[in-house]
Amino acid sequence: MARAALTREEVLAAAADLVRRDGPQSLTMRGLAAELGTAVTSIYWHVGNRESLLDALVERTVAELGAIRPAGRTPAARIVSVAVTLRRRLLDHPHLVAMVHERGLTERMFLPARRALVHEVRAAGLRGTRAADVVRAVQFQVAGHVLVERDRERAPARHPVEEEPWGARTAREDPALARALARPVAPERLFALSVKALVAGLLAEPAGEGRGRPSGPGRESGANGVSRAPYSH
Amino acid sequence: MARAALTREEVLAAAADLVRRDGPQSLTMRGLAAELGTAVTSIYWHVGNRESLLDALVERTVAELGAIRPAGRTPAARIVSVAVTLRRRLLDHPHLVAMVHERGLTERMFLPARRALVHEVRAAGLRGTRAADVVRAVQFQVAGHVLVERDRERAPARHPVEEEPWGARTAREDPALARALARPVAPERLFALSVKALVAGLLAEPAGEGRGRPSGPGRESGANGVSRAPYSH
DNA sequence: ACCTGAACACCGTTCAAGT
DNA sequence: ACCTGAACACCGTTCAAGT
Repeated sequence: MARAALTREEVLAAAADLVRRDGPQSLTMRGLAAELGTAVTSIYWHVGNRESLLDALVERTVAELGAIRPAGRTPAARIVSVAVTLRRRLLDHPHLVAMVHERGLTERMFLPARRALVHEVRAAGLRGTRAADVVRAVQFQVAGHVLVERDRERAPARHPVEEEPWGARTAREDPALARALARPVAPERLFALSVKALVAGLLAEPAGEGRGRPSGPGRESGANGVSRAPYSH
Repeated sequence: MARAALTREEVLAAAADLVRRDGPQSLTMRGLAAELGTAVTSIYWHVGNRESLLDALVERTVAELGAIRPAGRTPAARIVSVAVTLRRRLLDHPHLVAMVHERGLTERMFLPARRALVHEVRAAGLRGTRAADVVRAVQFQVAGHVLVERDRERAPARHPVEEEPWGARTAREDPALARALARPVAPERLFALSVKALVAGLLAEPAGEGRGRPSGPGRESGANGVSRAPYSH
């Protein structure tokens, strides 16, 4: 009673289905075999092992994400839009984020946005190392935010951060601040706000950081490079 | 040949040792029992199950981290210093980061820095919602960066991001940029640069984002709020 | 070339039984 | 109150054997 010939594609598709439904941690070789109606060992012949099966899944899902097109008038706005869109796309595939993280493949998350970022950063007038820094800073920002968000929704209010020790004093001095910190985070708003600030800061600063000379206007004022004037105006 | 009475403390200490040595994923109940010279089932009596054992370990490790003291002259510099120090502390306990993430306890990572951040953000002149936004943006930035870094070092150059498709054109137009992107990331430098830019951007912008009026000087210039003048000078 | 069942070496957890 | 061994229901992977 042998079933129709099992293919690698079939295995990957079934695995993707299972992951989409219940997440990667629930994908077992035995369960997958049951789903496919084959012996567990057949799967090994087609995909090697669980590790490389998940690798293949990551690759396939990233490819499906597609490239990201910037929107907006200024380069800064367009960079922000790429970040916002990439975040949305990644959160639409929460299991991809988990898989990518568990398997040390964060780079893969960056892929859909990289080309657009490189283009926009150059459009903003940045070159060389400085341009690369901005590309990477934005990539890390998006990936980091998505990881933290994923992680938080995994544990919906486990410990409601009970009885903050600093709460009493802050509540007295700035009740609005205390109340705001007690409220749950609104991730979308926090991300938009953060990425705008980051991009504004990145485009404003020479970002020299010791090595090489700043490629910007080259002013030396400011305590330690933290508060400088915006770039190009 | 019963050993001396087993205590919960003893179990936690041995578990912490194992985690410190080989990471949380290598902590098995059976292995822990072997280390302690007891039956597996004894451990269950003291800590319930693996889940709550790891919970307790997280709590204990976070407590050991201790509070973070800001350094620097300006509020911005002090906020940056808190971020830099928290990152260092967390990276010194890589397994804590992994555990916290796997178990949806990211909030816990923020704890050592929260008090200092609240204080410094207020010293920078921010109040209410705006102050809370900055505190959280910095926390997310640190946690996100640490998660991404951890993830990357887990897979040391797995796929060297082979043959970037955008590579050819970028290499022609801006070889220095292409070279910079081909180089491995220097995480410490990237983090310092990012957090400085983020803080500069956050302190510069009213960060209104639709709800309520901006509490800053309230200028309305700039394309979409991305490039505004720095705060307070 | 592709599929199979049996077996190995693990897991976390429960439970009835001991003292 | 604390500890125990046996057992249950899982894992991923290997291997010799089939066609």
